Amino acid sequence: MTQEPKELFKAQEFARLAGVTVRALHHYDKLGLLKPKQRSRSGYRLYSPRDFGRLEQIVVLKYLGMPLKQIRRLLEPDANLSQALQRQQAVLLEKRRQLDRAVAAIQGAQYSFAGRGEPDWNLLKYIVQEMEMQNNTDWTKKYYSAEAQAKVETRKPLWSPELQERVSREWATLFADVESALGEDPASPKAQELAARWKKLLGEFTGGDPQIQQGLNAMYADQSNWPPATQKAHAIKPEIIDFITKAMRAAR
Amino acid sequence: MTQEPKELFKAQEFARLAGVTVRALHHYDKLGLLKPKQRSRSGYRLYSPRDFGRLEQIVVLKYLGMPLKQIRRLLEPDANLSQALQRQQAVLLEKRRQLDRAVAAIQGAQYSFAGRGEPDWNLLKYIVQEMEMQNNTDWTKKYYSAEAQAKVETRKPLWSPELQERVSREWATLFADVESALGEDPASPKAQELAARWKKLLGEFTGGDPQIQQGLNAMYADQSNWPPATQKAHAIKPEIIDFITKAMRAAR
DNA sequence: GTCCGGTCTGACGTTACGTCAGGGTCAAGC
DNA sequence: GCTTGACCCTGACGTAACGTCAGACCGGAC
Repeated sequence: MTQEPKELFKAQEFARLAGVTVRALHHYDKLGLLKPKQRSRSGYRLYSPRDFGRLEQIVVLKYLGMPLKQIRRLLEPDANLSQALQRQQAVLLEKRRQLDRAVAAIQGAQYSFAGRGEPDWNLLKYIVQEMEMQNNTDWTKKYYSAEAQAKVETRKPLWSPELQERVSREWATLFADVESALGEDPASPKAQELAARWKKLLGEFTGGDPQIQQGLNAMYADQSNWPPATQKAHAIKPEIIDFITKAMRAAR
Repeated sequence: MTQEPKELFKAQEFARLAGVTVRALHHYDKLGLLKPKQRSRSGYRLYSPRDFGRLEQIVVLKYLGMPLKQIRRLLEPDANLSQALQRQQAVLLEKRRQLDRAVAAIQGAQYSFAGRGEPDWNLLKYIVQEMEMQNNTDWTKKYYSAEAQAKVETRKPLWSPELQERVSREWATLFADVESALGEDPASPKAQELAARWKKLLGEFTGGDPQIQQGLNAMYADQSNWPPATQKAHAIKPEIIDFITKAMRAAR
């Protein structure tokens, strides 16, 4: 008899030890990611402590959000873990940026009003479009130097609760101010000042200076195209966004 | 003739207008999420401006990370948008917390050494396990008051580049210090001080005070169970973690 | 012998489409 | 009238990481 390892575990026990499910073990087995050391005569999976070490690695890498395919490659003897971790981190950071944008959009729409009543569909749509544009305008990142990139990364403020409340209040007052200035000339200094405040505030949660999409005001102005659910959730008048858009265009 | 809307769009044009793919339109159609106003005799989908409004909503809600099923419910006339947004935000924030933990784990393992050489598997595993435990120990959140929760939320520091560098340096010196103290009694004041530093540093990126898992040192100590890939990526000696674990246990 | 808990192997369900495959449609040019 | 190229249609399979049955076998206890 060759010297057998001290212990072998059946599926359930083994799974509990590592904090995964039996089904996951089946899955990893089928993928060739983790095959049990042996099978019993009746076909039961029997895992060794060495298998446990491998499973632990899988669990850790999975925690870092890596896909199983990549994990399999990383568990090969000649894999470059350091590089993989670095890349994975970049992936995670990008995902987080996207999450931040979504969170900020909701924040903006939800708490922009002092009353904290209904979120505003128009504003939500507007913010999301701004962010998508900013996203697409990220050729800056691709074409500018690494240093510029680093600066961009650093500048990101990441909504603190304090910032959030402050911005929330500022939105509320800004809306009120714009509403009372609706009759003004969009090119007037007063309108320009409002537009500047708007732009600045938008920058607070888009994380960069926003580019204003030109053709949207028509969409916002014509409510007839809105499906019913949208029409209910309206606290901000389209005129407000319309006015601001015009004012910004006037500033060229 | 009844008054027809001014325009009808075929799939591609319509898709381009809204920034989605034709295939997505097919998908939404099949799901009943967005059915074109009409079909041509030959079966072509013909979308109206009103459909465009609906599609815009879909795109916005999708940007916020909502699943299509929920979006469909939200587009019904009696939906509660505000509530849905609030819930969605909670979902996003939770996801972001998870991302943060993963990022921090990589940071910790990757940059813990001054040399920035290889990441350390042991430390990585350790950190991840800490975080999982902290995750499971989140009954605090469930059972404590909302105010306590808010404080927890607020406290989160969110790795700034500066913090990251500082922590990175502190890890490096801490490892060196522990290594030179390996012969000491884990209960000695010196060891205790090291353990305290360790605990504090761990807290920096786990975002809370860590709970030390008792049964791990055996695992860390016995390298024979580690699969080959792991053994390469080792800069930190298991003795270091072993020592710290003992010191912390000695502190009871 | 039987019962209960554990294990096995398929196989379908999930999410939001991407990607063919096979086959009509439409307007333009010859 | 015919071809051509751009577009449209409807399946149907693939993706990631398992969850969730379903049907059948195994192993120890009573």
